[in-house]
Amino acid sequence: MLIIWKEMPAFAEKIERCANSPTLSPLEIESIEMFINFLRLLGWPKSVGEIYGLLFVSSQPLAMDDIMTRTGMSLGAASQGLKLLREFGAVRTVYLPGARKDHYVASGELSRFATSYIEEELMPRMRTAQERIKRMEKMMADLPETERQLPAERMDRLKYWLGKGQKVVPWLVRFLKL
Amino acid sequence: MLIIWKEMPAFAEKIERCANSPTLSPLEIESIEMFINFLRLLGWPKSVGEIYGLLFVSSQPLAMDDIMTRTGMSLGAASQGLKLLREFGAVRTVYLPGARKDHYVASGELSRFATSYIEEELMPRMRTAQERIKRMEKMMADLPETERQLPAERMDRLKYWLGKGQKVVPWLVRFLKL
DNA sequence: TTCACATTTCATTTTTTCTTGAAAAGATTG
DNA sequence: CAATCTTTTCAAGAAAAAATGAAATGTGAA
Repeated sequence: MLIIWKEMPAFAEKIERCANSPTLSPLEIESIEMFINFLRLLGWPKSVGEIYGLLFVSSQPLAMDDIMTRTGMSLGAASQGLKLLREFGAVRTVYLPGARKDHYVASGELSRFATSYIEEELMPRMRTAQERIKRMEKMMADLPETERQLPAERMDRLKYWLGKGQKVVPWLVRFLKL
Repeated sequence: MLIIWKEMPAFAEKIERCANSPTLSPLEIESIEMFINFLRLLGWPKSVGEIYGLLFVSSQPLAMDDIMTRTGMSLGAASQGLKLLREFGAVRTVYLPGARKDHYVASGELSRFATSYIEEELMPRMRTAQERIKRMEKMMADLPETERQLPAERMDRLKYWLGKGQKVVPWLVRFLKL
């Protein structure tokens, strides 16, 4: 019995794309899975992990086209993923004489993933938090003693902790960049 | 003109819940927003940030009921969020003579968020990655020299970097726990 | 033990995020 | 500069994640 359900078209598409693409080697699959897992930590979509994982174990530079065919992802996903990876310096284009398409290689500098996460996600939030804390302390000043004490203690701990974080982060970044 | 669209019921529900709940003070809103932003970094849902943010600036222990009413979140979200926060040690129940409901306070130990993230998300992935790398190196041994060299170099960098990460992480955790 | 209240669970709904692919924009060649 | 190939963009669709609330389970008082 053939079951047809409303998601069929998309599913069939995917099957088709995979079917007429060369299969991925076990090595490539291992690499892709590894980077999908790692990059998920940074909140990056699966497709980005797929691209980087494939490039990571590739001995040749790959064109967007190759990436699409091998992984079975769509044009848009490949384009956007490569753009993102390029922006983060995790991937770069290489000059290939006579080639019209852009060709990509994985940059070996893995620290970029960590440092860009720290600098672009963690640090800004810490700064925002510090501004919030200032505002909150002003508001808390108006509260009666009984309502103020406990939250104020927690606030002090948070301030202490944030300060510590801001001190350790630059050190951490330097360490990772070594 | 009254516009009715299919999402109306859920929206109306929310409006209603908010309408018959005491409004949040600016202080509470500031706290909630701060923790929503922080906890998003750890991949935690908004509702968890709401709960912790509210408890953080509360001078009294709050019951699940209070949390639902004040934030306008559902029973299920409150229950699940509290369970999660309890498991991570970010929140604890206090004994309140004569009270039947559980009452919660925010633990001041903010480092728990960071350390649990490191220990439960980052570390396991690093370990998995190291196992993968071992398997990948075996597979790569079979490749011809030309196909092996570049990926092997990247692999070495990854190993180096992972090793560094695993060295710095325990140190970092100790520092944060201080 | 029963009853009333409190909490958890989980199938369903809602929201958010990611992916798709057609169309637009940008390049390159002859 | 027309024709063709490549890449980007973005509206729409699919998938994943989170929230909801009713039912099940747990808990304590009488």
